Amino acid sequence: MSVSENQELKQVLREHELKATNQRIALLKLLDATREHFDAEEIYLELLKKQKNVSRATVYRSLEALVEQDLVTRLDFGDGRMRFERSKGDDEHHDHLICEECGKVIEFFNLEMEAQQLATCEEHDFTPSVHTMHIFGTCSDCKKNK
Amino acid sequence: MSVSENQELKQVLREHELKATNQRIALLKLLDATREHFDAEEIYLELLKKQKNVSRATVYRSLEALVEQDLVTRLDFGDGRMRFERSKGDDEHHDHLICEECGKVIEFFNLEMEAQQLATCEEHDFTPSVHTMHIFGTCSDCKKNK
DNA sequence: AATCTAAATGAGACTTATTTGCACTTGTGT
DNA sequence: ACACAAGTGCAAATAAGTCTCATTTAGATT
Repeated sequence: MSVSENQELKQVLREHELKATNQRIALLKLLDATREHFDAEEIYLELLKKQKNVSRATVYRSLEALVEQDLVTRLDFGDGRMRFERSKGDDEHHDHLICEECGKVIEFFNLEMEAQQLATCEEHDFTPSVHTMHIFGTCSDCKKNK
Repeated sequence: MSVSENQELKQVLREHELKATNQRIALLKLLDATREHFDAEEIYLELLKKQKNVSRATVYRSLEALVEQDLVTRLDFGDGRMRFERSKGDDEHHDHLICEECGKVIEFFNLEMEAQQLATCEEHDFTPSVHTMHIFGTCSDCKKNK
């Protein structure tokens, strides 16, 4: 099954005119497996751990290429480094609640909010590509522990 | 009038338990004057231009203190550096449309969107402090020039 | 007005995240 | 199997922001 997953990822990469290198396959596999919000360094270390040979430069360059092809999404939680997650389809789009105490990130989706965003764009004759909505604050767990 | 503006800013700083130094006054005055979204380096260079003696360290430290006191707001447009603007009252809160072609930033406010944000927070028992809503895309001017 | 002291500043070294130059390697079309 | 552009690794280079420490200053105190 891991073999066929590899084949699948190779296919995906080729469809996006990217060479299907071991490094890129491993990177995508990692993001697929965990669905977490990794930063570049974490991805680098994880791949090293899995005995994959990669360099930081390759991680950064691969992420750039994958983001460009919209296979990976870049997230900015405002703490000075970028995070990445495997891109979700439109139907899986979500925004983020970010706890300032514990750093936890809660994903949410609100249809009405999305509708208002489109309405706002139309008002300004603005054609949207992507958006980010981050709400910072305190999560319920952290409120309890006080 | 500039004199009384200085006095006013001194007053504001003192009310927030911050020493009213020339550097801080000049910084606030700059942000008040332009209402632009400066980054730290731009602020530093502007102040130098105006013959004010400042160091980068002071710009960063002052901004930190002013943000803490909510006199200045930190903006993150996801391009790897922070911007700052003079804080607006709750009634002046706004979000941003950011043009990926020309970098222009359009401010907007949408009451329904704000309401949905609060609703979402309640759903998750999450207490919000601040939020950022950034919509990236192409502005009307840039669409014309194509 | 002179004095005091904690807070603030300047200069530059340092850190962290990311990018780049370049020689070497590897997918992939032929 | 071959050729070559695309991709990679390494180390050096940037970029943004932070930190240290000696010096200065705002504002309280006499």
